[in-house]
Amino acid sequence: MTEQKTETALSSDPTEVRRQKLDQLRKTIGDVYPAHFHRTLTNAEFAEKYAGLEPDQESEDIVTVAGRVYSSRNSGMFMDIHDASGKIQIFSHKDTTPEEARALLPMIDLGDIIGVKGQVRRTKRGELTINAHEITMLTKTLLPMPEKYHGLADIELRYRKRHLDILTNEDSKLRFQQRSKIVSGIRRFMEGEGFLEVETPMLQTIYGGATADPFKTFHNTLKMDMYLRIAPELYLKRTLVSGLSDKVFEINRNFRNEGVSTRHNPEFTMMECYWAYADYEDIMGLVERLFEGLAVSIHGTPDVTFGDKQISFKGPFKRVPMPDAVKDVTGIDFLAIKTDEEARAAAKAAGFEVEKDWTWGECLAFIFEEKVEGTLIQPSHVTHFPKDISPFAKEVPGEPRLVERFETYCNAWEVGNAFSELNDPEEQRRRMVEQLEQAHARGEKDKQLDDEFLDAIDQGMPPAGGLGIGVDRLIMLLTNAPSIRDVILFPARRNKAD
RNA sequence: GAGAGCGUAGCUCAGCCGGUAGAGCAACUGACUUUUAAUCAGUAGGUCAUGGGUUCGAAUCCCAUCGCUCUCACCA
Repeated sequence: MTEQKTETALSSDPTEVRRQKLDQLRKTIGDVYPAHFHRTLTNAEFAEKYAGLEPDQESEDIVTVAGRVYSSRNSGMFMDIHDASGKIQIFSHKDTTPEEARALLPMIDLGDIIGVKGQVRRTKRGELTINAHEITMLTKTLLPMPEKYHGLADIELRYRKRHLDILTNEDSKLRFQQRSKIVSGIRRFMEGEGFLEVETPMLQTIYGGATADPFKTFHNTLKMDMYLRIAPELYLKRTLVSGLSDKVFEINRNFRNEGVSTRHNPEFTMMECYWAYADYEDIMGLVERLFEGLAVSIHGTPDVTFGDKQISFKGPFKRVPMPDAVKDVTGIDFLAIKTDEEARAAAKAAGFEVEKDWTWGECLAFIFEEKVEGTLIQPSHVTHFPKDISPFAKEVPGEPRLVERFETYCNAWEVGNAFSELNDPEEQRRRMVEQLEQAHARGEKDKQLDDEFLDAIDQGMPPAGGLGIGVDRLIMLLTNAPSIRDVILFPARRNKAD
């Protein structure tokens, strides 16, 4: 005997057998990917509409639904089909389903997308079900579904083949639905506060507004280097100068050519806003209203579980000046230290390794990051940052080494950064030139002074509070996601040939 | 960039003090037919990430490469 297959025998290779079934279907029913099919309700609408149907009861109603086949029992007599909203059980029995429809059953594989028209009932066991009268093949699949019980567990495949992850992992699906809800919630909140959404360049000729390595590209027709933005800050401030609105915001991607980690993706979503005639304390209130409102909208309460921690987004958040926080933890009173040299000596005496050229402010910020940041689990505003590391913030009156800046920390992560925005044109120019010199000293030779921005500030920017929110991290906190890759649909990966 | 760990069937995982590859799900053939991770019997499916090395013999030990994960560094 040869190993040749007979006419009817199908291959046991899962993808090959699907191709064979597809060929057979093309011969018997024609169009396997029909363009027109309309359901009368979604699976969730179906479940809601017939929630009152008692077990072992039938409805007179005939409905049309559609979905992907997730489960098949008793040789296809029972099938579960899922659409994005939920699942429905389909029943095909010789007493209720015409021969023509049942003939399709052997051709249906797990993962195929079908449409079903039939009568509504609830089974004796309480499962809402449709007695199929017509079954329509809407999409024949060529690849098998991942294992039905465990779903797709391989972390690499979950990121590379996100469609399979969401198709089989309910928690992943929910998380991305929540992401969408959070982003639109931010937008609604900001609009409700009177902010106008604007869009500023992501492709920039001069990058600025933050300290980070950019992605560099080239515009062929203009014949010039361009950069993907590391921050929208300078353009949003130019918008504020314009008087288009006293309150502007933008939700969009920033790109930073730096390390990748569970909290860093090279492209990430930032919400940045500027509020004229407000200051950084007004912004603190804005952050608190935003965070608390989002937590409540997702969880129904400001109290959120993250891993083994309980986090309360109930405002107002704890507020602590950075020098006080450092003093509390290490005993070092930076406000009493006068010079950079003394600051380095004090840090060294406390066991910190400091660089020779560090300033007072750099020492303070370093010790804060080493000793305090990790303790900030509950949402907290850390205020009074050193001026040397804050080129866009106004001085604290009477304390020229500190600025009106705060960062909001939660679960030891920076999730927000805000200032009373510097609008003194001469001071702004001085600080940006200083930053530029430092950048060049570090070998960052692409960094340029943004004269168009400075020119706009010369025109007069109203006093304003500004804020940046790391949207992905906020979503992680609100959806209990341990990695930023769990909240970004298609996180950055190395290329890999399949 | 550094360190640690992982990579076995389409999917979820065993096997790893060296002796030539296993289960469940999915698939196929059939049985059964009001099931709920349906059940029962049978069949097929693997260059054990890739390339070298040690050995009579390597999924297993060693080296390199690729990919991933975690930690650290970088990231105001």
